[in-house]
Amino acid sequence: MTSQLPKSYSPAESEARVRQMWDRSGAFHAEPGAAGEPFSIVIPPPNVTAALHLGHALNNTLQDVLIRFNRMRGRNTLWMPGTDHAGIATQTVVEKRLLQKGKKRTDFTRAKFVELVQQWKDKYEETIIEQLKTIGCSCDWKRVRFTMDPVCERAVHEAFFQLFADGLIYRGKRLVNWDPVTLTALADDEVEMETVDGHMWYLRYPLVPSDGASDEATKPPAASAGQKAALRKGSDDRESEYVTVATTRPETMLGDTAVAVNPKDPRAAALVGRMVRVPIVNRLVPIIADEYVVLRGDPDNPMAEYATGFLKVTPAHDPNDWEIGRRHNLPIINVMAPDATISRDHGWPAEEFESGRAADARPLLGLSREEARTRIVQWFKDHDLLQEVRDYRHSVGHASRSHVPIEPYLSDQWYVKVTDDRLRGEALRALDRAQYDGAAPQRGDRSARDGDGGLRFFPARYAKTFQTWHENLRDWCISRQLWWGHQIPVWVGPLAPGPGQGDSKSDPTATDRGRRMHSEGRIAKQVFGQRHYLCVRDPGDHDAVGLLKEMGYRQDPDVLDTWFSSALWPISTMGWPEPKAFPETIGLLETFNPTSVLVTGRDIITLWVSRMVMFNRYFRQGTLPFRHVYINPLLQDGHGQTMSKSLGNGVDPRDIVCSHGADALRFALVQLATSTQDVRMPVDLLCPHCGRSFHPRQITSNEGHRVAAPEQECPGCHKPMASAYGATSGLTPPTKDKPLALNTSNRFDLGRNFANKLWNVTRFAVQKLQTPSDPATESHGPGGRKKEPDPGTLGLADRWILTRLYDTVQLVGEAMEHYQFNVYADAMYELIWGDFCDWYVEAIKPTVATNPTQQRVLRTVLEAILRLLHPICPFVTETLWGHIGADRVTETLDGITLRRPAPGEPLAAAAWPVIAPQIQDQEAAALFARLQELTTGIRTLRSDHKVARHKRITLHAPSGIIALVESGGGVVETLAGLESVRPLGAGTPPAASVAMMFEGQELRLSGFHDAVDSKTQRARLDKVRQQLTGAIQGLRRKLADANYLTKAPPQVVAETRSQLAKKEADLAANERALQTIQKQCVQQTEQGQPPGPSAHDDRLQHRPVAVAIDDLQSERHLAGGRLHRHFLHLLHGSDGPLHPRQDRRSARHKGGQGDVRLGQN
RNA sequence: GGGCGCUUAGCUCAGUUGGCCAGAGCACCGCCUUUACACGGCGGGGGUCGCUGGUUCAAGUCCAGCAGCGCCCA
Repeated sequence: MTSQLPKSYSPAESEARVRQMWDRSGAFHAEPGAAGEPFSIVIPPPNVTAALHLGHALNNTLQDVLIRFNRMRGRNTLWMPGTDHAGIATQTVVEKRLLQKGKKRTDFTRAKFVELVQQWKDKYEETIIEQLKTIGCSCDWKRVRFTMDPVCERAVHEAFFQLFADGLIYRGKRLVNWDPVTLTALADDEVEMETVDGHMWYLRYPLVPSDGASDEATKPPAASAGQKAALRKGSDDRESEYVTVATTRPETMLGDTAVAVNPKDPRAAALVGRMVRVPIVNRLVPIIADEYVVLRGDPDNPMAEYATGFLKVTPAHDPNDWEIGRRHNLPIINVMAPDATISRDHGWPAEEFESGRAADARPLLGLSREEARTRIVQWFKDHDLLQEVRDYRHSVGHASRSHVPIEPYLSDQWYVKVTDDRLRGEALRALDRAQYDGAAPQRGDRSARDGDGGLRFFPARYAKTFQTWHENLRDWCISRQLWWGHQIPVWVGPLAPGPGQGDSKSDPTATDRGRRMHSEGRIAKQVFGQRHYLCVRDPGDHDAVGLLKEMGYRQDPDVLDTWFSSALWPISTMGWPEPKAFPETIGLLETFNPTSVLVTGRDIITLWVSRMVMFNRYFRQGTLPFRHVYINPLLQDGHGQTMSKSLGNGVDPRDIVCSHGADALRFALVQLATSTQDVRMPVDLLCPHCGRSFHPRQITSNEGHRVAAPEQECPGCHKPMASAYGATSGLTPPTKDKPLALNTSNRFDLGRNFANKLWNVTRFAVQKLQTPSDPATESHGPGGRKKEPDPGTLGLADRWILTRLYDTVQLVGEAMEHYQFNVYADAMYELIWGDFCDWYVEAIKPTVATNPTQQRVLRTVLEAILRLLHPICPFVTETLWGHIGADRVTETLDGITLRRPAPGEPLAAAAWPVIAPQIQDQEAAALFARLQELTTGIRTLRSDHKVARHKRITLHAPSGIIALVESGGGVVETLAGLESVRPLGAGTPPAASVAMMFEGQELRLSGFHDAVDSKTQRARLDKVRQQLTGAIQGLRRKLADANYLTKAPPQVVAETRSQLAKKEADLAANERALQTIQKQCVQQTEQGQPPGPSAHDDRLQHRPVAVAIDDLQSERHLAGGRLHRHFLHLLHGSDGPLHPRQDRRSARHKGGQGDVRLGQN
C-alpha cells in the first residue's frame, strides 16, 4: 500500500493518465497465437457521419464490459474497432455543408467530391475513435478498420465477384424515390413528407360487357338481377356502366394496368374478372381483388371517406400499386421519362400507338406531369367521365434538396438474390433450434454444416424478428446512385444487336484474351436485356479493365449499398479473402471467426445481422459471423423519443465524462442495461458561464418532437446559451456570447458517487494497511514457512464478508453468461457499498489496527473488489490498483486466488478472482444477518428517541441473544453504539429503559437519557403492533383455508406456520412491553415525574459538560484510550488543529481562506 | 394492417420458473460535521403493480379483453 490518496476521486486527473498507461502496456492488443481460448467481438462500426451519442456509449460500454471481463478471465481477447462510411448519410451531410456555401455536388468532379467526403470522414473517424477511448473502450487500437480502406475494399470486390459469378447478383427493375430535377434516386430518409392541399379526382372507367365480345362500354353489362341490385346500391346511378376510381395523381392513369377492388366488397363477386377500358389509351385491363383496397364506408379507416372502393393500379408509378402488380402479375407500363415528362420511350408498349388505340394520348407526350394532369382532367370532363373533384389534404414526399415532389420511378438496379437457399436458407438454418419457431428449411442435399443451429439471440425473443424477416425476405437492391461508396465493379457493354454468345465485337469472353481471363477467374459475365455485363474480380487488374475499355465498356457509375460492405465486416476486418495480402491479418480468421458475440440495437437485426450471417456462411463454408447476438436496449430522451443526431437530442458522451467522469457514465449505463426495456434519459444542461445544471426549456419542433429550445437562459446567472438542438438545427449557432451548453443528467450522479465511495474506502484501507504489524514476519511461521491463516482465527465479520465476496463472484459469473449487465452492476453496488463499506469496514474499525489477520482479509477483499469492478469502472479501479501495491503482496487467504500481477502490470491485464467454495460460510452468513437485524432495530430506537450519536447505551437481553451478540465479536457494540450488554432476568425491567422486539423476544435498551420518553416508546410499540396484527391476521386466514392446506406445497405451508409463530411471539413481547410502559407511567406519575418528552429533549440539546465528560470517559474506554478531539475543544477551548472538514467549511464561508480556527469563529 | 415490447413510489427503473408484509437509486422528511467518504452516515415516510374479467389454495408474475405509449415491418 502506497502513498496518500486525495480526499475525493477526481476523474479528470486520473483518466488521461490511465489511458496512456494502457496504451503503453499493449494490454489490448490481440495476437492469434496467444494463449487462452479466443474471445472476440467486432465493433458495430459507427457511421463517420457524425460524432457518437449516448446510445453508442451504451453499446460500446457493454462490449467493453464483455471484453474486459473475458480478458481478465484469461481468454485470448480481440475487440476489433473501426468505422463505417455510411454512403447516403455521409454524402448528404457533406452536400448540405456545400449547399451552405452555395455549391452543389455536380460543381465538382466525382474524384474531387469524394476527396471532400474523405476529409469529412477523416475528421469524424478521429473524433469517434477519441470518444471511444475517452469512455475507456479497450479495443485493439492497432487494428482500426474502415469499411472503405484497402483491406475491406478487397473483401467487397471479392464478395461481389463471387456472388456475380455464382449467379446470385442480377440486374432488375424497381421503383425508387426519384428526384426528377437532380435526376437521382433518393433514400427514404432523404424524402421529406409535406402536407399539401390537393384534390381527389373521381374518374369513371367504362366497364367492358361481360361477354367480352365488344368493348362498347356504354352497353349495360349482362348481369343477374341480384348482381344488378348489388351494383345499383352505390352512389353513382350509372355504376352498372362504369367503375369510379379516386386518384390524387390523374396523370398516372396512362400507365394503369388493372382496377382493384377489396374481396370483401359486396360488389366484388360481380365484378372481379371483368374488364374495364382505361380512357384515353383505350387499354383493356382486368378488375382484380386485393385486400389492400380501402372498403367504401369502412368506419375503421379514415381514408374510406374518400374511397370509392375501386383503385386504379399503376405498378410503374406507385409503390403500393407495384406490390399489387407483383401479387397479380400485372404488366408494368412506365409512361414517364427520367425528368417526369410524359414519354412513350421508357416502357410504354409501342403497339398501343401503332394500333392507334392510344391516339388520344399522343398530344400529351412531352408534357410535364403537371401539364399532363390538367389536360387529362379536362379530357375526362369533356367526355363526361369526371364524376367529381374534392379538395383533399394529404402528405406528399418531397426531395429534401430540390423540394419537388418525388416521383416513384422504375429504374434498373443491381440485386442480391438473398431469397436463394444458399443465402436465406443458410441464415435460417443458423438459428438455434431452441429459438426456432417450427423447423428451418432443409439444405438441398440434406447435409449438415458447422454453423447450423449455432446462432443464439439474447434476449431470445429477437430470434423471432430474425426468423420472420427471412421468411418474408425480398431480394436486396444493392445499387445506389451516389458517389461516396464502393463503386460497383461491373463494366457495362455497348448495346449488342442480340444477347447472343460468341460475338467477339460485344462479348469480351469471345475474344482470346477475354476467354483466358474468364477461365482464370479474373472476369465473369452476365447478360441482361441486350447488354453484356462484365464483373472484374480485381478492379486493379489493368489488363482486364483495359480490354473492356477497348471494347467500349464503361464501369457502372453506381456505388454499393453501405450494408454490402457492413455485411462483410466480421470477415473483411480479419483479412478475408487473402490475409497474406495484409500480413497483420494472418491467422485472425482461423482464431477469431466466428466471433463470440455481436452487441447491437434491435433496429438493425434485419439490415445488418441477417446479412452478416448470410455472407459469412456463404463465403466461409457455413461458418457463423458470431455465436451470440446480444440486443442492447435503446436509449431515449426524457420524452421517450429515440436519441438521434437529426433530432438534435443526442448527447455527446464526452459531456457526461466532463461532468461526472467516464466510470460514472459507464456504471450508470451498465445498470440501465436490462433485458426488457428501453431507457429514458432526461437530460439537463450545464451552464457554460457559471457551471450550474438546470432543466432546459422545452419546445415542440416543426417535426412535432419535444426538444430543448434552441436558446436557453441559465436560471442562476441569467446568461444566454445555445442548446445542442440549437446548434444542430442551425437555429441558434453557438457564439462567444451564446456558447454551447454541455448536456448532463443526474442519472449519472449514482455512478459518480459510487466511484467516490470506492475511492474513499480504498483510502481508508490504504491508511489502515500502511503500517501493519509487518506482514512479512507475521505471515511466516518460526520456520520461515508461509503460514496460512487459520479460518478459526477469522472473526465473524471476516467470514461473512468473504462469503459475500464468494456469492458475488458466482452471481456476476452467471449474470455475464446471460448478458444480464444490470445484475452485474447491482451486485457490485450492493457488495461494495451495502456490504463492504456500510457493514464490514464499520465493523472492523476498532480492531483492524491491531489484528493482522483482519488486515489481510481487508486487503484481499479490497483487491478482489477492484478486480471485480474493473470491467465496469476501469478508470477508478486502475488508479486505485496503483495504490494498493498488488504486485508486492505476498500473503494470501486460503481459497482465494488472486493471480499475482507482474510488477507494473495494469489491472486491465490482471486475473479475475477465483474463490473456492470452501470460503462460503453459511453459518457466519446467517449469524451476521441476525446481527444486522438486531443492529438496525437498535438504531431505529435510538433514532426514534433522538439519542445522541456518541451516547453509548446498554442492551438488556435474554441469554440466547447475549450469546448471539458475543458471537459477533463486538460488531453490534460497534455498530449500534452499545456500552455493555447485560442479562435481562424475569424480574422487573431496568428502570428508564425502552423495549424492542427481536426474534419474538423482548429486549430492553437503557441509558438513553436521564429518563425515557414513554410517548415515543409507545408510538413505536403501537406501530409495530399494528404491523404485527395485520400480518398475523393474514397468515391465520391462510392457514384456516382447507384448500390452502391441502393444495399448497407442504414446505410453503410449513413456512407460513413458522412465520405465524414468529409474529405471534413478537406480538406477545410487544404487548408485555406495552404493559410495562403502562406501569412505568403510573410509577412516574406517582413519583411526580412528568412522562412527557420536552424536558428531556431540552437536556439532549444542551447537555451540561459533566454529561459530555461521562460520555468521553466511556468513549475512551471503547476506543482504546483515544480522546475525542471535538470534545477536547469544547472542554478546554483548545486552539489545536481543526477537523479537516471544519477547516473546509469555514474556508468556504471566508471566501477560500484556510486555516481558520474555531476560537476565531 | 402484421409483429415485438412496454405501463410497478413524485422521477428513472429492478422484480428468473406464480409462494415472506413488492425492492433500488434519485427526490422528500428527521437527526448527525464522525480521522475513508456531505459525492457522506443513521433513521423514516411514500405504491389499489394501467383498467376489467378469468385461471389458481395463491397473480405484479399466467390467460383474455380494453386503454395508452414505443419500435420494427408493410
